[in-house]
Amino acid sequence: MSVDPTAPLLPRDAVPLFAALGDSTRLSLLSRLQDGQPHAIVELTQGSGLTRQAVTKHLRVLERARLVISQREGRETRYVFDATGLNEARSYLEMASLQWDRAIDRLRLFVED
Amino acid sequence: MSVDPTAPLLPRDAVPLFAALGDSTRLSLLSRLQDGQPHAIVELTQGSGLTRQAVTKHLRVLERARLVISQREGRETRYVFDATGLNEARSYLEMASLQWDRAIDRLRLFVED
DNA sequence: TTTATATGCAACCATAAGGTTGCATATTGT
DNA sequence: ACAATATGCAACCTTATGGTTGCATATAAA
Repeated sequence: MSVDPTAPLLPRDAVPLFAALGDSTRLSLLSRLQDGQPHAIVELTQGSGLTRQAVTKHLRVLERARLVISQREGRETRYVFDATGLNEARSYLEMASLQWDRAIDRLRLFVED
Repeated sequence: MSVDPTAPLLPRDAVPLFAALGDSTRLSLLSRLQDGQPHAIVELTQGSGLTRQAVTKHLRVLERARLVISQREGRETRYVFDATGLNEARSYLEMASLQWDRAIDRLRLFVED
């Protein structure tokens, strides 16, 4: 009953992933987490122009999309970048791109008759 | 005043792109357009379980994200897949992935002292 | 043991998003 | 000319979504 890590991402799972990426606040949170270091919520709130609770909500959206991981450390919750979601999104788009290339090839063959 | 086609996608432009991909209806519309053929709105409405107007709105979102192109042909509007948006999204994620790899390398070096 | 920090939870708000219905209009088919 | 198609536009509805404030609670610092 485990999940095949090499299985292609279903459109159904891609939706929340792309939706998570489709927000400027979350995109900038992700870029701040790209250093690979754990960041506490208060820290991520700094300079965001938002309240801590708003940032918390965004981080949870990112976590459900497997773009970040949260870990409680004492009184603070640290968030770390997680490449899982990023790789899933990448492979989904690569698949789409391949399909597109094949479609183009078929069209070309069809025209060349 | 023209746009450099090789310029990296700004996060600002990536947001509407990912947001466009973050909806199941639009994702399935895109897959139907992957055959490279122009499809009229009525046709795309078939089997969507939605009204023509709803589908029209989705198609316009996709068009603003440069994922499809519309062309009026007589009394019907045909939509065709456009790889521009797809490639922009791909390159954005590839960039992010590269940055992540570099961050990991730095962390590894730091740890190995 | 106070006091200050860092969060979680819940209620609430305004606006954006996804959908629908109704009506007008330009093309195509009879 | 007349009927049938394929759309566009606009108004309206409902529900997410992005944000906020207020309050309770656990942990760290004085």
